[in-house]
Amino acid sequence: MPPSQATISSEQLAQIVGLNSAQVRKDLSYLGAAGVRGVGYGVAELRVDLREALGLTHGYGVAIVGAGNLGAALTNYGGFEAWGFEMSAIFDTDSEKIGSRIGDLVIEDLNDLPRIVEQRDIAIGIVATPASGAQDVVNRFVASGVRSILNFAPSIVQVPSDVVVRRVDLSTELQILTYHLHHDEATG
Amino acid sequence: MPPSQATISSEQLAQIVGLNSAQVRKDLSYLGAAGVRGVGYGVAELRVDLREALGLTHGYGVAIVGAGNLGAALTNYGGFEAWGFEMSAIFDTDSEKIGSRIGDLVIEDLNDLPRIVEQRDIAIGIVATPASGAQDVVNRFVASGVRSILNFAPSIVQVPSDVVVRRVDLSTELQILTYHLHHDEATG
DNA sequence: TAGATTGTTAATCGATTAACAATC
DNA sequence: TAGATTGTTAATCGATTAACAATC
Repeated sequence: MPPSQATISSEQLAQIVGLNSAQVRKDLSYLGAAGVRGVGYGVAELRVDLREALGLTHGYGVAIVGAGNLGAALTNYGGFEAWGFEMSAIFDTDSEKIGSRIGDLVIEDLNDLPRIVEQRDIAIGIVATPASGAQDVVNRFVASGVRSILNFAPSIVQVPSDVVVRRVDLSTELQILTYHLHHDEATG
Repeated sequence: MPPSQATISSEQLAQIVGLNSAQVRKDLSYLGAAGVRGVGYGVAELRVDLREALGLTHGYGVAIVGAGNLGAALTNYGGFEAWGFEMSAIFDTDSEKIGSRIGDLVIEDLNDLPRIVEQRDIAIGIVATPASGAQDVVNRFVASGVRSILNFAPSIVQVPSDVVVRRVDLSTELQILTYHLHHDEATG
């Protein structure tokens, strides 16, 4: 007896992700995933539809500026490829570093950013410099045509309205944790 | 003429943070900040009240496990002190690393975690190891009494219900950026 | 056909905003 | 006192959930 196609219901999905089943159906419906009434969602199709919706099939090129500890950590992080990203370049301004390797990448001169962004079709820029250099790096990314930027530097940067910047703020993450410390102290 | 005490209105605050003035007043009222009708909020008081509410006066001790690039980046990050945190220890299991320095800290043996957590009153643990080691590190933190954990490893960890874990997921950050890439492509 | 589960509409809930009496 | 702005209530808005006809 051949295995029947594996399916999963909105109720089961809701259990797994901790949501209401109506919410699951609404969201899946919104992104065009096709369920079957009385049966559920085909796991294989769902997987394809979700990967498509999340853009995991795209293979966006990513460039990092700043070849310090953080830049090295991001380059060696691995795991990005599974989500459809390709670490394509890392830049620095320090002539001592330029030319040496981090993982598979050779550290390149920040002045070569525009050319390399174009040649390697880089869509996402990561700022891994100290705060003092962040705005300059962002300006260079923007001038090179990069419109999606992830900023690890602890500073707010200005960009045109068609450019998206996300900031990973480590101090904020710690502060959110301390909310719970407060709260637990008060009640415990 | 002595300067009058500096004040700021909820409308001005709303402009700065990009919210509605009613929202600002409600939030400030909730956390007990005292405004003056017809005048506004005293800047000095507000600063004190906010620092208090955010717990910036606490000086929580922070320990990092994992003395790789990421651990080093976090240790050297600076900036944490301004928000009331103190980087108190960094641990690793690699005997080659133990005893050497990163910034002001000496890398210590992970086996000494329980003693050092107690002695230095560490409230927050940071996991900066590969995914494979994350659960073990979290278990050690929990066993040592740490109840607030920030996890940089790309893995989900299990903890008792009285322990709070926040995960900084770099792949997710990149994926959120790609949403805009999709969207812009579709409309532009 | 009977049972199950989707897709979607209507009802509910909560969060944001407008409005205004209190009052400096 | 007149003008300004808070603190809070009521109105609005949007998001979540319940309910159910459609249908496999």
